[in-house]
Amino acid sequence: MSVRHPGVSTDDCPVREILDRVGDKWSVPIVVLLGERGHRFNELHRRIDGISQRMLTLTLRTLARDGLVSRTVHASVPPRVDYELTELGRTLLVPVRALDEWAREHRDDIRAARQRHDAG
Amino acid sequence: MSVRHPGVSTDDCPVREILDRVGDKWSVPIVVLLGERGHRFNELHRRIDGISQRMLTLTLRTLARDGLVSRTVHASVPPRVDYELTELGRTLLVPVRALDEWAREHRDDIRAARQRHDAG
DNA sequence: GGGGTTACTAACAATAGGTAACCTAGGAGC
DNA sequence: GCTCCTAGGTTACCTATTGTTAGTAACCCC
Repeated sequence: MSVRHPGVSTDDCPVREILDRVGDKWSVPIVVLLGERGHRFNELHRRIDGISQRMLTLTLRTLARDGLVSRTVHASVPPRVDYELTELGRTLLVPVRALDEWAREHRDDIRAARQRHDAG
Repeated sequence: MSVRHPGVSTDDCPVREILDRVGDKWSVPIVVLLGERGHRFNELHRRIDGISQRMLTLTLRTLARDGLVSRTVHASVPPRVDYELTELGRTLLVPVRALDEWAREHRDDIRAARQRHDAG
């Protein structure tokens, strides 16, 4: 814990705080789809390959808690719940898309590096 | 698995692939410090608050496998190992910094939203 | 009463991450 | 000659978190 070399603690590293929220398995796919347009629960469930109902519930709940997603219940029958990005959620879309673009550009580089590594 | 509504599967979502690598607890702090300059093993160990030797080893190993970090062993006594970002690793710094900037700008919004949520 | 919609819970499995002890090799102290 | 120190790990073991499957509830339409 040097003072001259200030280190990276969780407290003074906001990006870690964000990745703790958004770096989980499902937040980014949800945010990306909601960035496209609002979705209903089962609509998300159908479009996100492999997600379980439980994880969709939990992840939407966390995103709503953090003010990134809004949840609107319509008192209709059958019940209907719409999820959308909030203003804050839409701003998050910008760096997420930057990461997405990087990923698309460099996924082959990473795969190649991994193969070189595993072979050599 | 609708065909008309192409969903987000892990296969066609490169950003998920990246977050599976880099969304863990320690990769980003390491990449950020190495973006500053090259570091030796124990230098990283000292500057990253709370990381264990084991996790530092494991994370550096994965980053090296994916071609993001280079590892140079000097055959001296005591041994000396330098870690640096590769060219690929330096390009990753760009979107990571975008996320970092977002995090710094909006951490208060998220904290406020969470408090509102937990209170209400 | 069967089925679609939204959601919750319990029970369980897999993974991530932490702790602590040990290894290597040479040099210093004694 | 023996012990301890250092840098950079490895190994074994344990727990906490994450995620899965499956089952249930409630609601109302047909």
